[in-house]
Amino acid sequence: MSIELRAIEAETFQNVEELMGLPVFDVNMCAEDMDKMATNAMEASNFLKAISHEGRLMILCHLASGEKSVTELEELLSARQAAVSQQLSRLRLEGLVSPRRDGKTIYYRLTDDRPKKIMEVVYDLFCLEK
Amino acid sequence: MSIELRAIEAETFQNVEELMGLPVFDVNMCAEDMDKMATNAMEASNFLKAISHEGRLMILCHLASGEKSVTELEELLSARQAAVSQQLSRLRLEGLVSPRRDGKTIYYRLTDDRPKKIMEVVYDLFCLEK
DNA sequence: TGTTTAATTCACATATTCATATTATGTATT
DNA sequence: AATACATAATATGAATATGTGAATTAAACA
Repeated sequence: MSIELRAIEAETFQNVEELMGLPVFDVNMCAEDMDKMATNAMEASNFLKAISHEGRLMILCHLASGEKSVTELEELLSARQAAVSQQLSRLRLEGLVSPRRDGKTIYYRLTDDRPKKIMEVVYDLFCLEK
Repeated sequence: MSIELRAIEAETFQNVEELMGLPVFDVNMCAEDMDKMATNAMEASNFLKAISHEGRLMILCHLASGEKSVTELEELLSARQAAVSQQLSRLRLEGLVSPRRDGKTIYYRLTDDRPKKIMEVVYDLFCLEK
């Protein structure tokens, strides 16, 4: 059976899923839009690599409820300052968090809601459905 | 300022976001539910590590439109057979894809819709919003 | 200025990931 | 059974990621 034939079957199956209210990829996606995915795959995988670290994931999670200082994160994660700082620097380079200096301490916050969007799903998958 | 005080401020800010219709973490999440996140952080980060690889991401993307054989994936990704097989084995161990043998060829499909749920967001973030 | 606290950066050791090559296994065909 | 083909499993080395402790920068304050 050709790839194309089964792709059509799959699309039909996706419509069924859609009728059932299950989450699906956009039906139109895996045709020409697949190119976009391929083009952006590296960028997307870099983003995912950035958040696929237990410590960094928890940092983002804690920052989701508001900005925190490095010391606070240090306590929240029970990790050494150097380690936390290095993970923050990785997230900073990736543009996911932004620092704000107030006197001696530096506060970090989420730069935008991209991490939140992913973490909502992650929380849904790993903290509720079980 | 204590962590607790700013947490309350942050929660208020989240409510504003919610009113504006922006996606937010569940307001109740970052209290006792934070524990769940910490407990499941390793599992979640393992999952994210599994999908945060350009090749594996594309495999999952292609499988989202229906099952494919290893040879088909080999062509779709323009990758060597050994490489595709190894990435499939990683995804298999992680439980994200399942094999089905039909004669000589083996077809792979997504085990459940967890990858889809994440990829919908990833697609949204990296293929539309720009 | 000297000291203290907060955070970053560096250098190193260890661990993990990845690509490639090689070998093994299962299935169909003859 | 013997062969060919598709896929899987294993081994190796290179590259990358991670945590640790020491050195460094920056701000506050006596």
